Order: sequence, then C-alpha cells, then structure tokens
Amino acid sequence: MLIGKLAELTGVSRKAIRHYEEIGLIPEPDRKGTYRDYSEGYIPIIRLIKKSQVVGFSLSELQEIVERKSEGGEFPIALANDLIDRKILDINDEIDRLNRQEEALNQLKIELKNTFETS
Amino acid sequence: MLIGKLAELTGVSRKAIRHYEEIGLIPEPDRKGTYRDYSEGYIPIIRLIKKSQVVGFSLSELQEIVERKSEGGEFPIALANDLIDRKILDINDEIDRLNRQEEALNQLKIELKNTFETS
DNA sequence: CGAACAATTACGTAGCGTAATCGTTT
DNA sequence: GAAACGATTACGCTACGTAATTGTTC
Repeated sequence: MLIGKLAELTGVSRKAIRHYEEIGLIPEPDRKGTYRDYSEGYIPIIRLIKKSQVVGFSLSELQEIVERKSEGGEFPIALANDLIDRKILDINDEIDRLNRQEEALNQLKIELKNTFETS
Repeated sequence: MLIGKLAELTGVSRKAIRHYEEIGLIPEPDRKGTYRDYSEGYIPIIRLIKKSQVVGFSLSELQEIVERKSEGGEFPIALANDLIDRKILDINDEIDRLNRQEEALNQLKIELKNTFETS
C-alpha cells in the first residue's frame, strides 16, 4: 500500500512515517517506482510506535523494541518491562518537580502580595 | 562590566545572555570596542529571567515583564499575577496528564503479564 | 490529459551547549 | 608577544508541521 493508505489506517501522518524511516526507526519499504510501497506488516509497527508515544516514550527509546518487531522476532517482554518501569520512575520524578514548581509559584504570589499590597 | 563578569554574578552562561539579546528579551548593551559592556542594571534583569525559568516560565512568556523592567517602569504586578495563575493551571494540567500516563503504563504492565506469563 | 497522490528539500519550533575560527585587551 | 577574554557563525537536539516545487500513476 502507498504511504497515504498507511497513514489513514494508523492515524499517523505521512510526514511522521517518513520521519521514522529517516531516523532509522522503521526499515525502508520497497518502492513501486518512486512511491514507497508498504506491506501489511508495517501497520502494527506504526501502531506500536503511536501507542508508545502516548504513554511517554520518545522515538529513541523505542529503537530497540521496534527493531526487534520489524525483524519479526518475538516481542522482547523483559526489555519492555524494564523500559516501562524506568518510565514510571521518570514520570514520578517529573510530577514531583511540577509539584515543587507549583509550591514555588504559590510562594511567589504571597511575596508579591506582601510586597505590593496597600493594606 | 563584560559578559563574563555578568555571567559569573548571575550564574547564567555567556551564551545564554547573548541568546536573550538575540531574541530581544533584553536590550542590547553598550559596547566597549567590540565587547559588550553591561551596566549594573542588567544584574537584576538576568536574575529575574533565571528565577522565572525555574518556576516554569518560557522566555517568550517573560517578554512583556522583562521589557517593562528594562524600561525602568514599575513592576507590572497585575500582569505577573495573571501569568502565575495561568502557569499554576498549566502545571496542574500537566500533572494530571502525567498521572494518566502512569496509569496507562501500569495497565500496560498488567496486559503484558497476562499475555506472556507462563502460569 | 487531468486528478490525485507522492517525492524531495528546507525552514520553524525552545533554549541554549558545544565547537571552530578569529579578533581584542592587557 | 602571550594569556585571557570576547565576537561571530553554525550545527546539534525532539518530532514532526507546513509550505514549496516537481514528479508519478491511473
């Protein structure tokens, strides 16, 4: 199928799909003339990338998993679990950071009030 | 003072300071020959930028406040309060998003387990 | 041949870090 | 003249969006 069809079926833009190819995340498909010609096998790969991004993974973090999937090997469960566990830790760190930012902002509000309030 | 001194006094890199100038966040300083020559007034401005970044503000969000400070006008309290309130809302949205991501990741772990576990 | 689709650059986004090359001040 | 400091490009990073221009397939 052509790139437009793959984009439609996966909900991922043509530009994004070409981007994945450019950075070596997915293998280069065959060409029908100058047009990229994707096999059905690309559908689950693109979908996996999309789903993974939604839960916070960057494209570089997906390299190894996607590679193995593209090679048709079995899904690397242990690796996936490790990535997930690390990502959960990262997310919690980020949440903590944001909570501290919020705290600091509330402090700032109070300081501004005390400094400028005409009471 | 030269840029190295300003960088040292504020804890902000020379490159960052030049960057603020490039994007019009701070006014162009005088030159002593080809060297940038900063007045004392730049110190609080650079420090304000740094502090604001720590609590989550982007450089573009600081444009208006920094401009007024550079012009020597009085500090725009109402504007600052609005920015802070909006930022707090943004942070809470982001925290919610991260919590949903974490939830999704935990779901994913369970699914992987159910799918591949040899029990 | 025209409609529909695709291909290939290339710039923009945020905020600088990191060279690389070269001029300046003491 | 050397040491120390500064200046000016320009590329790198994240993940594509958005043109702009041009070729291709039916």
